[in-house]
Amino acid sequence: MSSAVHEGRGTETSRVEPSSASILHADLDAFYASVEQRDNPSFRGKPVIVGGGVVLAASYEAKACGVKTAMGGSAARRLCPDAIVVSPRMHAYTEASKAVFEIFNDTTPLVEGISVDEAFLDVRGLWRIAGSPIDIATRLRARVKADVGLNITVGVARTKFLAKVASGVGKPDGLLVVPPARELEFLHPLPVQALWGVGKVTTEKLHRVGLFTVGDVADLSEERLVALVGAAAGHKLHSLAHNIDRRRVTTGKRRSSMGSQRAMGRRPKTHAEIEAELRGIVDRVTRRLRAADRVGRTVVVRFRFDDYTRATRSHTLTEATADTAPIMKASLDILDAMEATIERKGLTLIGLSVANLQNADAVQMTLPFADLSALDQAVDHVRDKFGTNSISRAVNVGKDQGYAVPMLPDR
DNA sequence: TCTGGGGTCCTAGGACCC
DNA sequence: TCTGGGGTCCTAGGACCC
Repeated sequence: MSSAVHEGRGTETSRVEPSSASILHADLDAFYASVEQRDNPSFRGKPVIVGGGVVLAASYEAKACGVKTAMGGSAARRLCPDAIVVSPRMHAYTEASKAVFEIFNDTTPLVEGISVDEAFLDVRGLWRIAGSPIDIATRLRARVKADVGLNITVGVARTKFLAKVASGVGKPDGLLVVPPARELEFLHPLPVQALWGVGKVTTEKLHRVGLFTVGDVADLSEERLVALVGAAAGHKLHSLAHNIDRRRVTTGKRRSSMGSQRAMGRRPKTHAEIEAELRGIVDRVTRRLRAADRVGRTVVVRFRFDDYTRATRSHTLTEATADTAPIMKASLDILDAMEATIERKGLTLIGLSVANLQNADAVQMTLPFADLSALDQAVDHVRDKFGTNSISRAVNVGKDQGYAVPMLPDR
């Protein structure tokens, strides 16, 4: 158990205070690898790597040898020859994730999932029924351990950003609280990479102008920061470095794209093989769309070549769909148009993602100008499909296209 | 170190509309 | 015939996150 900046009980005040540290960031430790160690007692205490070609997750024993997530598999084996390497068992991880999220949702109604293994929980307003955020976090950790058999680290702070940083610092198997009075003391000595959105490229940019800590970034004017990394990133970095983060914990967000991809190795492939792979991917994605009751308008096909350069090509349909046929056609058209490039450079990965997702019940039809008289047909279509006549405002979608008519069933 | 699979958000240019 | 500003959408690419 790692130490906490502050781990007292109820030392703040017993009232609900807007300024109190009441956002939790809960993050499972080395998630995939921990599930493997949980399910295989012989793996416990040993270095475990999940994933072959690339490291998806490494146990803390493997991390101790220098193995990192996203590292090439051969490099990882060189660093850690004794490591147990296992193939991912996605189903097991999904199950574990569900079980943990049930505990989250049982803790507070305000849960915002970030990925399979982490979430924000807002526990403001739970003092009376559940105690202080520290009490809640302590119980949450114990429950996850007892019920699911996994270690989880929790950061507690006044803002999302600080809570997230705190859980990172508190790993593994820790609880770390940032008291409101000591936020800058905690934040400013951290390296710039601790800022959300600062990866490899931005780190280098910042280092080049002599900025190494969050405090250094805070000393820079917003104008200079914007000039350095662009408008959006500049404003964001400025805010975070000055400890301004007004984002709320929000529930009920839906994803805006859904996709699948497949790495195919360097061996030469025929056009037929590539096409078969893409057809399979289109099938998978459209199936998942339908299962989730979602439809999308933009078809994005992703390519990666032998030299590891990448390209994407997209096509936006006039109407959102989850049907296989139109998405298949758009995908295959894109593949055909890329044929020459694929011949020349060699393909190592192909993927599809459907973006601009909407809920399936928000259907939209596009009527060409010439067919506007066919509005009656559109009404029939809606009535057949949804048993409603409700058609909302028609939108002109372009000179050559006509009007998009969103038809919303009144449910 | 030669490389997975799932995502998000931002930028910038061009087309188009008013 | 020449000309402006504001806005949205589409496309391609890049950075980043887990």
